[in-house]
Amino acid sequence: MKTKGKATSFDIAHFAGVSQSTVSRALRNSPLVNEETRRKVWEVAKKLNYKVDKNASNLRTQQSATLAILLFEDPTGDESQINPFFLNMLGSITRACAKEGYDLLVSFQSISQDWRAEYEDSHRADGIILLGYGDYMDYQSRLQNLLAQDTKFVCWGAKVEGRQDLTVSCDNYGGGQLAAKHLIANGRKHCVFIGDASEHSPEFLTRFKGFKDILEQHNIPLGERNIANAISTEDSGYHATRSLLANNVKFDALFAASDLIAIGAIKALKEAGLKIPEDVNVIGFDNIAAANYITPSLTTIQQNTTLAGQMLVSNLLSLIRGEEITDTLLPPKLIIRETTSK
Amino acid sequence: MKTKGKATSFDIAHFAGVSQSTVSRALRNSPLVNEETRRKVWEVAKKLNYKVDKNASNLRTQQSATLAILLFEDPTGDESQINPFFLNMLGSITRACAKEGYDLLVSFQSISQDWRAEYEDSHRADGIILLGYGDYMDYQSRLQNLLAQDTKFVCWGAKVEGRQDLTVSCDNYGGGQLAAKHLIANGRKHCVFIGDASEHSPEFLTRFKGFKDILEQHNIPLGERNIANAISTEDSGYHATRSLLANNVKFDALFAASDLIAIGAIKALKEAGLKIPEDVNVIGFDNIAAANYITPSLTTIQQNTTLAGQMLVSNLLSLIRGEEITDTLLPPKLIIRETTSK
DNA sequence: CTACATTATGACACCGGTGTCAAAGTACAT
DNA sequence: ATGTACTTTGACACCGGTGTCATAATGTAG
Repeated sequence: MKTKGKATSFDIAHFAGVSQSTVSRALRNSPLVNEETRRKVWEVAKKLNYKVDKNASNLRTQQSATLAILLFEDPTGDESQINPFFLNMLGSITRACAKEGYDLLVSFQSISQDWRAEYEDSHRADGIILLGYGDYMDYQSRLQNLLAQDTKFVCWGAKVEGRQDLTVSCDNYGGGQLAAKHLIANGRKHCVFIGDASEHSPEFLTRFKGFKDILEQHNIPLGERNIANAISTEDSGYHATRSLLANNVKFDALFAASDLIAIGAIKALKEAGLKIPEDVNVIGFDNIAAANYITPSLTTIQQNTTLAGQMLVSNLLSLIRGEEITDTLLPPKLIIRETTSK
Repeated sequence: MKTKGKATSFDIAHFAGVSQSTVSRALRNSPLVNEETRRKVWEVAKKLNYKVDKNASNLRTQQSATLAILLFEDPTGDESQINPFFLNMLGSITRACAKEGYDLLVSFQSISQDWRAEYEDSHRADGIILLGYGDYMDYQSRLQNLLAQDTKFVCWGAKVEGRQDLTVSCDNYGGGQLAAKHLIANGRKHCVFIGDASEHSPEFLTRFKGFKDILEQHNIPLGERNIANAISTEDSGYHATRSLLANNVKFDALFAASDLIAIGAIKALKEAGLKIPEDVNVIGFDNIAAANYITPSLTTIQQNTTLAGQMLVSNLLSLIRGEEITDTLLPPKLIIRETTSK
């Protein structure tokens, strides 16, 4: 009993002595087929190592039990590593998909380049998850295309006014507030923010706003001089912090827009001979693994990536099923560690 | 100019006033079609937001420009996180695929459960990458299935005698040797190994063998009492180390089969009041990000995940093209940090 | 014994592309 | 005008399944 190349349902039909239609039904456990026939078919199928051809099946049924994720390269040109936060997200989305019985198609996109995969994948996947800090300016027109096609998709990240897409994100504003409240409770009076507080990084901007608003309620101003621009890398955080120090900006608390930035900042502060947390409190954002291992361990605002992955997947599936859904805002959580306490 | 649902090549044909065959040719820039016709077709296609249906196209051509990765859950039942080393591998494989113009289909598999995706994906992907510590015992029969189907696949991990599959792996034996040599150079006399040194974890076993062989060449025995079993988690490393200490095993050097184990070990050693590196040298394996951030920072044997990802992908592609290829052994690298030096 | 469900199966169109082949159209040489 | 070559196009089978419909086989009520 052999076939040239991979076995097809016709091969099974031949060896089982039934029609191809019956094979198809039997393998999907249709109630229409006789118990004995079913057993026979399964037996032959197993013997031939048969598996349905998903291409054929998807083509016919017009659905794929697959979700696609478009992962946008973060701004740094660094070839080696993906931002650990997104890597975690990728991991949790993978898990969430598996749990729902869906496969995941990963496409890696350079932000600048043409979205090769965008709706190109629209037939291979039932829906798309967009993940990455984006220069969201640029997204706009492309998202329009997706919407026009009525492709099902959800975005991770800050909600931007006027955009019609469905998002799942951390409550970045609330996270910024948490950070500010904690620092104020610690009696800190002079704060700095490190990160890109512009509309190019909606997440960072929102964190900044929450942070700033609480500080101002407590009469702690956050002026131009107290903000240092940085992208989400350790290096960038290091240099931003050094430039603050070089400019003689006085501060006893530092809020970094991400943990990577915070880690770079800690390095710069240590080098400058400053004691953490005594001289300077430091808070990051994300709660990546390294935050727990660094010395002193980093107080941070946790984004629950496990939950985020689950919500992205479940919202997308709801959308595909045609259910009404709304944006999801996940609660951030303050994780207190050594950079803000003894 | 509109279509109900997604546009097909027939829609284009209709609006462009040519046959569907010509549309298909024009869109793939076949030299057989007239320049003017081609332009016309492309124009209509763009206007209709048309994209080829990959299912149909793959079905016909029997190839997909897609690779699949089967990621096996690591032994721990921990729901939350994927082992950071594998997450890195996933990241680098994603990047490598993108570079080669391939998409990546990620399937998450629980080792115990039926490989749902196994060769089921064989039609959706041109080849498969198997990634995970496996209970390789169990693999055996399944790999046979893959081989029988002449599915193209490569495995990450230790080569096991008698297995016919193609592997890419780190030179675990050499890595174990590096660790031993370094400890000996540091004047250490009493070593312990933490990890599963059985054929259930071929990688760990190989690391152990390299380690042990060098030690024995220098007349440093490594007996039963100096080995503590552990799976690759921080927790497991912590408890294994505590049990060594509880058993009054004397040692001045500790080689952990993975960084996660090493991190757990460091915690246990610190708690016991031991000084690192003075009282005990510690070496891990993998060089995950945390190794650099922990205090004292962890000396480790680096596995080059970037290169590993590239090799897995390029070997698989070679295999698909029918080229002769052999197993690949990647050189490990000793990264010296504070746990073995001042 | 006829009438009418009920169950199990096969024949066949279809999903949306790709590849092959025949044929129409044009060019140029004889 | 005839023959040969080349370019461009359309018709059609095909990839491997799924869904619909017709039909055969069996049961069973009247």
